Amino acid sequence: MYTFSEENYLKAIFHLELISEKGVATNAIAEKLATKASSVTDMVKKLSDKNLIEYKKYKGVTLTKDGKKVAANIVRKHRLWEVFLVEKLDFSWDEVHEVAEQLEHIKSPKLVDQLDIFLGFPERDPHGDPIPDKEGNINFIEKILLATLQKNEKGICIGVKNTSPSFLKFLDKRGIILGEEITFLEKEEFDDSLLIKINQKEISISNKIANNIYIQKI
Amino acid sequence: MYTFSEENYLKAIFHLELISEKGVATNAIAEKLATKASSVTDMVKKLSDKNLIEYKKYKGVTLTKDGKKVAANIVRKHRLWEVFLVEKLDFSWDEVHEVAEQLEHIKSPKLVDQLDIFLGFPERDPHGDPIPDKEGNINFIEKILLATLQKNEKGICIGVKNTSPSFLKFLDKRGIILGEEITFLEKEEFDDSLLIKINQKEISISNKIANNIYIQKI
DNA sequence: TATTTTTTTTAGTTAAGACTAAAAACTATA
DNA sequence: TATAGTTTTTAGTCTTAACTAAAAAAAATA
Repeated sequence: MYTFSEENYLKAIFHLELISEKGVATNAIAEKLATKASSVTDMVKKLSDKNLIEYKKYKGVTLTKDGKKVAANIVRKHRLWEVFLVEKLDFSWDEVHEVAEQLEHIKSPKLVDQLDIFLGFPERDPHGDPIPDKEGNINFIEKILLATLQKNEKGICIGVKNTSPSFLKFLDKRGIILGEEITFLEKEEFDDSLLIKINQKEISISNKIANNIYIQKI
Repeated sequence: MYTFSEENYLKAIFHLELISEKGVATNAIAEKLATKASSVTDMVKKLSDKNLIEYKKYKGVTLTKDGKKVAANIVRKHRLWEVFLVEKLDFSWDEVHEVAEQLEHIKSPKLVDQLDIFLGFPERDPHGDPIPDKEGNINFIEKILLATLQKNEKGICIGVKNTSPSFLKFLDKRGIILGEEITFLEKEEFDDSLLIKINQKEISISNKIANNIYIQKI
């Protein structure tokens, strides 16, 4: 079994690997975990000794098969707990992350399996992110930013890029909900804001907002 | 907020205070937490500095009002999670303790409140132990050992003294379930074993078993 | 009461995981 | 390619929470 800290490092590397093709840089990990590069170097050696990551000095790190499995399992737990909090305990989607950060470290395979059953095998968390299966496989689906839609194209709102509580609260207020169909109607040239239709209503959103909402084209 | 370790000490002292009228001894805490007396002395100083316990050298410790509140809240979380595991995730009562030991340290007042609501404000955990309320008050009820019942007396099975998985599994196997009515029929003088009636069936249990089952007389 | 035994505390280590400051290695630019 | 700038690593500290061994205090017994 792994420590709280080891698990957080593995998870951070897991997320960073998805966006950086080559090895994950020490500094990138440090920034993600709000720690210092020197601390990262220490931990990275430790994880390498345990064959959870591939590490060559100055070359960044990549997860091994084992490391990937451990990390995916933590992400799986995190997202399942988020679903639980929203669906069963009436949390809103901007409140769940912090608590899930703690719950993801609970060690009990049976707990995860039973939670999965209890929740009805959800495929996505409340922010639209896919939940890895027991083997750590993730079912990625093609997603694009709302801002890149062309006039009169439609899509389903399937996730958010920025997951900060303030942004999520803002979306709630504007009625932008996961799973809803969005139609791109008009772009205002002056400020690049967008006119969209969602849930029968036409609303205007800024370009910045549109660059933080993921859409699956339909 | 308190560390994992601090919380475990407070919880241990809380439980020990219930059975020892005077201050809780260093050695008793050490035994409960499977650690050494010297480690306990260290931590006890720390908790005393934080005004969670009253500590005078060589005199044992007692929880302060604050310490009691923190400890009761951990016990509350532990027992609520046990109910959750049994009622919602199909755990058996001998499997829940280990997982609840982890879950009790999750920090989120909202989580506890919502869990309590979700579970329908349970008053007891799966072993029959009372769940403290938000303020840390515990609703103790008079309980006696099954072994102390007199011939033809009846009682409700409300808890167990020994909570080891093997004992709990044994009870399951013999059909001894919390909340069932038990009638004491006969005592076998030869080995002090008891003949009891539970759920329409007459079964014989050893004196040792009868000394580990709590009854509420009716 | 004096002595022995038990309990508790003190003093000094250890390991994990963080830190700072300085050195070393890579990368980019003149 | 030499140099400047950035990134990463090393070396040495710190804190938390454990440990062992020895000293001190309290309790038990002769």
